[in-house]
Amino acid sequence: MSDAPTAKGRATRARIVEGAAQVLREQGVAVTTLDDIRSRTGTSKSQLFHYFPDGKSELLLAVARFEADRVLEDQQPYLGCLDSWQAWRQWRDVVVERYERQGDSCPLGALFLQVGRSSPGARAIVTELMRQWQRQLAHGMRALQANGLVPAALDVDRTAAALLAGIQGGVTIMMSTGDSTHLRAALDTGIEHLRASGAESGATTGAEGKAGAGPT
Amino acid sequence: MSDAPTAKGRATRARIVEGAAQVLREQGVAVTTLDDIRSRTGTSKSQLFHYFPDGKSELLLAVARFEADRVLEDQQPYLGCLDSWQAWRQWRDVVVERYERQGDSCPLGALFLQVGRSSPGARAIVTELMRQWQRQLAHGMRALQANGLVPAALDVDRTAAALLAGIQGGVTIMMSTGDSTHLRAALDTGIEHLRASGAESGATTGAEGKAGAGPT
DNA sequence: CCCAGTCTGGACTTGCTGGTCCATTTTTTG
DNA sequence: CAAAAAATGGACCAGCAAGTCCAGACTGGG
Repeated sequence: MSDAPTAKGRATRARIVEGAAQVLREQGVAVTTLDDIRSRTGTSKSQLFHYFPDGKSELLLAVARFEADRVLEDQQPYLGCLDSWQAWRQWRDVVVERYERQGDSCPLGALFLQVGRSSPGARAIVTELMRQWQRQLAHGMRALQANGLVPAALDVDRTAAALLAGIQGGVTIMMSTGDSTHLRAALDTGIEHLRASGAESGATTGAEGKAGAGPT
Repeated sequence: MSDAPTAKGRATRARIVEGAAQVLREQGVAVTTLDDIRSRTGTSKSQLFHYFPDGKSELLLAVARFEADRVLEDQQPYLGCLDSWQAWRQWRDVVVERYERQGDSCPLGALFLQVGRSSPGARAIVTELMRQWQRQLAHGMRALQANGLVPAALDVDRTAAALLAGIQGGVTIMMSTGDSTHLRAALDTGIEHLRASGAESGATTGAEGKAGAGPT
């Protein structure tokens, strides 16, 4: 991947990717040209093709990877330790805040649409991101189970999948409408479903409601 | 909008839109040219610009409208009368089936990405679609409330928003991964949440579980 | 200091695609 | 039937953006 022989080379390559990511966020993939990226990053055509021999598609793929990495990073450290209701709430806030700030640009989505299903690379990036994301959500739910805040009977994987879908859809809708209502609704309802599942099965403590609102 | 003076004209226009929709589904927006559409629909360049004076963007917008209309139509008649658990289940099946058949192409999403936030028209189409969709879901939930299957205390609008987000996200993820697990999870969890909400508030019958699986 | 490999600059080519234009045919209408 | 309006065919144009190429400038090791 980043087999740049020289430190300078590696730096330039990184500069290109970061700059390209910026431009793509601002203008959208469809209308961004190599010249836009070139001028933004202060590089020449030959450099672009030096570091990305396969041209634009390869560059876009690199940017996609870059963006995909950011997604989970931006949710840390909260996403990493969802073991209390408070932690879930904090994570929720971070997600909402992150995407509201991002506004109506969906770097990864757009990138994926552009590079398209044709490229196995793009698909792999997104698939991997989703898997990791869902895994961390599921992990958090299991932590709740371990703490007795959620009944062990809960189908963690399915619930995590649903929550992830809700987030994705919320972001999608926000991109279209500029309104984050759906994202919030998805997150809140998802977490609420977790809480309610305790009442539903009725097997566990029955005190999750209070315990959740309170301490770690 | 469709102010074509002649019947023949209207037919041609419709043929163009439908053909374009097909091509766009097959190849994706990014790589589809006017010539592709031209050859598919058996029309000439002048016709394209005769019926869509503003060129490609106007044509894409028309296709977006066309696709948006299909979305809700394809869910009928189920989406229209979600007044029993059985109806909800049938609707769920139709949605899953529809999107699984559609596979990894998301006409509207792609179209929207292409025409982009720049165009107020595109945004309006998507926004309107979402509103209608959510409205029908909310309407269905209220019907459940009226039948005493769901407590009146339920925040219908927020729950509908969350469910819609889940669907959108499920479709998005399916597009990327080719797997409909998330879509199913979102739908099932969403409906389950509706059911569980009865137990949660504990105010109503308490028999929804059985009643749901059963009649009507 | 020199040489090999790396990095950089930027002019140039090339293919394609959206869009224009006008001539011709078909349809409508009075 | 004739004239006007609509519909159609397809050649043509212009611009743009991806990709090529080669010359020249660094850099680091011997």
